[in-house]
Amino acid sequence: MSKIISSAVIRRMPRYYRYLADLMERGIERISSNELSHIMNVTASQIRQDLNNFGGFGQQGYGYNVKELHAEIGKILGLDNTHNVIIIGAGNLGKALAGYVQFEKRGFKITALFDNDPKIVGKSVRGFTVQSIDDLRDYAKENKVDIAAFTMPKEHALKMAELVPQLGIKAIWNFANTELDLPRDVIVENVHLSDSLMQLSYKILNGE
Amino acid sequence: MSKIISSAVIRRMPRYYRYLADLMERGIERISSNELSHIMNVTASQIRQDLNNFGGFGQQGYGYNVKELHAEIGKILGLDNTHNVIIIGAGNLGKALAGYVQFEKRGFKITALFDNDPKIVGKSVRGFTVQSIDDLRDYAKENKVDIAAFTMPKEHALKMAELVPQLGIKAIWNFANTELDLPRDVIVENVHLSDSLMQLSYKILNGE
DNA sequence: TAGATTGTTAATCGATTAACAATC
DNA sequence: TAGATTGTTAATCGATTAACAATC
Repeated sequence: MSKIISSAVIRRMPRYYRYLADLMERGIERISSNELSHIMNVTASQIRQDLNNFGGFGQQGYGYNVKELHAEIGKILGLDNTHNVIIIGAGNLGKALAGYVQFEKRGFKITALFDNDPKIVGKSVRGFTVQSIDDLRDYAKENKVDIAAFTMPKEHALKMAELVPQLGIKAIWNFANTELDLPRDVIVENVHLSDSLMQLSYKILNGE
Repeated sequence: MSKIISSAVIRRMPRYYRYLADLMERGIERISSNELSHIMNVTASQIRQDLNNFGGFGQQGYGYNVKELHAEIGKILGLDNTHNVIIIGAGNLGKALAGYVQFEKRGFKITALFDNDPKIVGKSVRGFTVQSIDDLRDYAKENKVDIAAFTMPKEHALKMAELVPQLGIKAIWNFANTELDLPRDVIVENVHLSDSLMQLSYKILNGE
């Protein structure tokens, strides 16, 4: 029913959310698309077009209420829902994710960490006892898991991409340096750090 | 002189690079844009257009030599240069970056870690002794630094965004959850993990 | 040579920007 | 009310896809 929103628009929404949170912190109550466009270095037209994909959040002659718009974008992004997140791979990256207080604030709740290394299993990370990957199947039966973060090496990621969907987990946040072959109803968001680094390298070579 | 390549194209280059590396590993010597398009789930036309921004790397009737094309893309991305990388913020994320062997393979050499926490300074991470942020100025005078990875919290990142350019460091790989206000000749590549997580949340809510 | 596949031009599609009537 | 600023339509710009002549 609802019209499909282009991914270009979706990619910009978290950025709006971030700037609006910043304005809130600074005690700013209202902002026009024109003012915001200067701060964010985009066109006012794009801001209005983007927002009007989801509804008319502004008011003629006034602009947008910062707090209200922030809340609306939060809703659009689904941040009013709670997401239970498990982390598969309790190395430094897994530990780093487990430690982000910010995530919890936005409804992403880390509920368990898993690893396949016997030297790591049983250790405590941020109050969590790292569980064996062999116990994942049972864990998933007894607990609601919304998102699995893949913070393990490529080879294990490929294996886990087979197992995890079978356990009813429908979303993967993938940090492994490979693309995953997944059933169509499983949602994946990739964070390819080495891609990012290569893009930086290109920019250095060619000057932005 | 050289025509400006759109960022959409640049974003795709590391992905090509990744797939070509994979094909090489599997011992595949040649590939047509059509075959590659099936593997990568893009159009053959786009592949040819993208590559021809940089030159004609293929051969009519034959396709592309995998190894050759891989090397060419590496050159385009500047991976044949060595980049000295320092990490500012030796928390879990900083440690995780310091530990990626892959980066070194592509010419990104971690050369030092810095932190402002006296409890962390002096500790050893992957063979590096974590240095005090107070020593960064001297370090930068005596050593070539191509990239500074920002793996510290937002507030420190804002402060460092002032200092780092003064030290002659021209590129920042930013993981802090904020945008940095930098001189125009300083190049920045942002990795906003929380943006990525919000996009995943949106996809979960709206089904891809 | 005949077949395959590129490099490149032309056509289409989608995203961004501009403009302005509606309205607070 | 007059001024400001949105929501939305129309115009432009750029990116993607299609088509095909060139050529290995």
